[in-house]
Amino acid sequence: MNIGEIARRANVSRSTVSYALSGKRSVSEATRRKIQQVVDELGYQPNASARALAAGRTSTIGLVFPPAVGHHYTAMQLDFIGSLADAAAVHEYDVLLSTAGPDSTSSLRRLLAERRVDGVVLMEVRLADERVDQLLEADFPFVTIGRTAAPDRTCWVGVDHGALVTACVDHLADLGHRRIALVNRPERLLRIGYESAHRGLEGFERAIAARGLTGRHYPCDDDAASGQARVEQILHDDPGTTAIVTLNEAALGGLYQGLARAGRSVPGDFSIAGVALPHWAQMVSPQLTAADVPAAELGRLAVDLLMARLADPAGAPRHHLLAPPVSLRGSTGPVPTC
Amino acid sequence: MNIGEIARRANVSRSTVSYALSGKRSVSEATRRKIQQVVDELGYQPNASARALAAGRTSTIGLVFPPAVGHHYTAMQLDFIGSLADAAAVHEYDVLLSTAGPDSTSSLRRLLAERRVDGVVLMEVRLADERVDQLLEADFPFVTIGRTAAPDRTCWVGVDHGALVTACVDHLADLGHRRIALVNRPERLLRIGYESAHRGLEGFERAIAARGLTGRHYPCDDDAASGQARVEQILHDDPGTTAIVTLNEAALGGLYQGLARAGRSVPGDFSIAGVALPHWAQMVSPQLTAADVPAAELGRLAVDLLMARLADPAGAPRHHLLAPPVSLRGSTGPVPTC
DNA sequence: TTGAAAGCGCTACCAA
DNA sequence: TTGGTAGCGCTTTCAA
Repeated sequence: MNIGEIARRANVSRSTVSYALSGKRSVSEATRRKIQQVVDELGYQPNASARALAAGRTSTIGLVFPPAVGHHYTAMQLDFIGSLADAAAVHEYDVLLSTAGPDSTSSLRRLLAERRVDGVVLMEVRLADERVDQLLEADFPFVTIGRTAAPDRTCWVGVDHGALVTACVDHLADLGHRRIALVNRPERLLRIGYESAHRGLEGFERAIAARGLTGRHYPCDDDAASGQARVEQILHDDPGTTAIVTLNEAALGGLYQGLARAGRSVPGDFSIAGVALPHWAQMVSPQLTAADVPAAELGRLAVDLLMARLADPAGAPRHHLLAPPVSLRGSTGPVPTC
Repeated sequence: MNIGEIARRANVSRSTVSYALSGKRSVSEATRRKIQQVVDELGYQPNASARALAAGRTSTIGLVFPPAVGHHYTAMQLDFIGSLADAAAVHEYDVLLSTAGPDSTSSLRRLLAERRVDGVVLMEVRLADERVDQLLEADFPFVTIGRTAAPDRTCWVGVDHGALVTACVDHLADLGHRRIALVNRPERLLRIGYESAHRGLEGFERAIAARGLTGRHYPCDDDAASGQARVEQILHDDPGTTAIVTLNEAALGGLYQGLARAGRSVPGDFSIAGVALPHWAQMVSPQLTAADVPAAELGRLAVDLLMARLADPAGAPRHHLLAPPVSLRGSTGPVPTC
């Protein structure tokens, strides 16, 4: 069934059917109703490929996220993906997944060259990101999740990891903690300029300096065993450490397990705070005091920005920087007095 | 740039370019090389919409997953989605997201009618699922994750939740536990015939009967607070309960917290086992003894089955039922002797 | 081994 | 207010 079939049954031309459905030209109420009736009867929906070819737009946005090489996806990413799909649906857009990592630019290149999507949302951005350069050069509409080193030139939505880590450190300092360790994302991600890891570290150093504290920085692989090993190392390097701030949700269980093994109870002897999905923060016992990452809101905002960009490709780049508050749960307490 | 441009620059016809690229007709080595050179030079990729329209296939598979119930997804779902995208890419297919739940069949109907995808992967299936009926009726190729009540009629890949729960109960029974509670997914999901919750419950009842144990069943909402409340209720209903088996990964943290609050230590006084992603099982302390859900393998197998279906739509439906072993971690131990 | 041309199903322009 | 029709960029049949 196609538009010709509808036109025949409604005794009108194909163009009239097209206009009746799109509303781009006024159609008399009588014919519009007649057409609608036939359409409903047959359950007709315009073929998406034909429509895309003729109209020059696909009504699809590409979601580019890195393949899970070695490391797993994070809970935050899934909530984000779900909310993105929902938000896109509101605008009658679909979402096409692409697992192009920052390394495999060829996959992104294909996505653009084949014109499968009208615009792109780029996850897991780096401070210097080839994919961003590629999109800018191709003059292709896109929004990044996170900021590159030159944030003014592009559209993005992001969480202010620097501010969040600062807030965590301040919270701990207020509780009397003086020697604090930051458990970051893996060394490898820092080396390649992973945005959240870098900005989190900056915020840590800023807060440590501002409050006159002693801070140590520990990259950590994304798994429980590494978290446990890092705790051992932290307590070995400075047994006087009384608190950890973490950006690494995958290692979180390991941190708790390492502390338990070292005989430190949380929050009596030792405090932990971090940045995590609320859902994730509630998995550990005691629940983690954390800045709650608003994954769903990020998805919605990303779609909003991309839609604005598609409507006005020449407009000034817009951004949203979110800094959710720290939710106090059970993992932080006053520094032990002994 | 389009195929005509390539043809002009290579001094051949458009059809020759098409055949040279697809390999569906032999092309002399000389012209093939000439064409390839021009293609490489310009970075030409055929327009996906035009190709889909002409060829009658989109090279895209639809991934239908429900909108976030209670605003979040499970970790298992994300790993699955990622692996699906990767597996599809191997076959040169892209993945289009659709958040059509079992309730909103109209969204699925649109996906099919618009012919945006060649086939569909359906997540979160119910024993009786309208979407399955709809796909069968439309004679549209699809694979479900999980089995309906009539599993022989369709293609599916699934985890044998019944066998996994049975294995957990057997493990606990071997450790001497006699009074065991099952913490299931939410009541609401059971009521609508959610497959994994039902099959898990069946396996539980089977194992309890076979081993002559006392078993109680507790549906539980997908959050920590509900998990904590369920533990209270379990210990209130039967203080002699010494072990829990759970299918509810979101409530897992709450189960631990409830036990701690009740003064039961794991695994000394009380054991927990369950079905979870390895990654997730390692978040709690002690780490959860659990049947490891092979999310990535499920994704790969789903794509394999769908590809087979697309190649031979009339072939007999194939299935894969996975029953991963229970990984012993720290959350189960012998029943307390006092 | 190659080319010409007829679609695929739509949109949107030009006429009426 | 409507109809006719020329594309959109590709695939594939038919002819050479």
